[in-house]
Amino acid sequence: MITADDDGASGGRPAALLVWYDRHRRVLPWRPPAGVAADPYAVWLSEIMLQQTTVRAVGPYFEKFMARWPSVTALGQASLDDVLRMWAGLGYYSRARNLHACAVAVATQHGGRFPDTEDGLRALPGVGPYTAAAIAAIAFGRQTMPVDGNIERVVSRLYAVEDEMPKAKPRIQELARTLLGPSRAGDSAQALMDLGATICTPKKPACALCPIDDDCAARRRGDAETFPRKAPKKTGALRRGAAFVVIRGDQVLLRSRVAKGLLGGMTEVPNSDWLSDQDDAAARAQAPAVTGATRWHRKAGVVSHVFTHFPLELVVYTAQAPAGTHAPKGMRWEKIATLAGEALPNLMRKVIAHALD
DNA sequence: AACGCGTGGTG
DNA sequence: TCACCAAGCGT
Repeated sequence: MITADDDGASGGRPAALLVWYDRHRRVLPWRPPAGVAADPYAVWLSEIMLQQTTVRAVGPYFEKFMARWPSVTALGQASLDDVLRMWAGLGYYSRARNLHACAVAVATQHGGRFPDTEDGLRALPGVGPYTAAAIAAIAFGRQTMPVDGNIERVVSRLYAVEDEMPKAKPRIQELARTLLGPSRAGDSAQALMDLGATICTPKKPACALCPIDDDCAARRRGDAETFPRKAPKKTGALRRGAAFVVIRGDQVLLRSRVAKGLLGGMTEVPNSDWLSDQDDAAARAQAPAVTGATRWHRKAGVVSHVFTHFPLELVVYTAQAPAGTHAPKGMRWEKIATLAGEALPNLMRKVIAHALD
């Protein structure tokens, strides 16, 4: 058996990273104790959830999913709606749709076992170059180095890569691979990720605590924080719209969004288009026709929300509908008391909370 | 090859 | 405050 100490005796940055990792590795819900084999299902589930999402946000979702669906086969037997309900609030909902599709594929086409090669994993829905390499290395010990945002940052600093992202990606991938030791590929990758998350942070990196600071070109230059080089990104224009909350006794009127695109497949209250140049009258004119509902009342204030590519402000209207009022075509009544379990994105939770306030 | 795609934390 | 960003992927 090769241990970190053995690697350390041979010297080099890969070994130094593993020595550091064995002492400082984070304890995470999806990470087994040191030396214990990882469960491919747990690795895959966590990697999908962690895409562009913080460890803190993922924690409770990972625990919920593992408790309800302990295996990929169990998850593959769940309905997409149930998966979306459990995913609600975590964002990037195409991940949930692909997660379900992937579980079905693994259960039905691979006998409930994940492919153990990078290429095999890469073919699964929602599994791209990073995730395929991460699962291959962490769950199956394959000699490959996944490159995520953390590792991009660590490597771009270590070598002071001047090229701007994403042009620098191939070079960084190449350099990252040199940090793989002769064994423990998964730990090598996780060491770099932990280093990026705790020491080599985007702002104010703690270089004094870094196990490889002597090797770091950016550290020597004193401008580690300026890596990786990136072009400034443009912020989207504010969009405006209206949301309509119809109350019938202890229920509220809901509908489902189309399966693809923004908040695809998720549940919402009826609402208008969201346009950058739309006045209140135009938005209000898109209220649903609910037979028997009394007049709309505009709630004071607005609900503000920020998506990746644009900020949004919604005006909220409420109306009361008499008992027995029929839901318009494609809509349904749901009890307010059980909304917590619905596939409502946080934007819609804000809207409903504002309406009931 | 850019762009669309959520949400919450941070300096 | 607000721009940035977090274990990216699909198109």
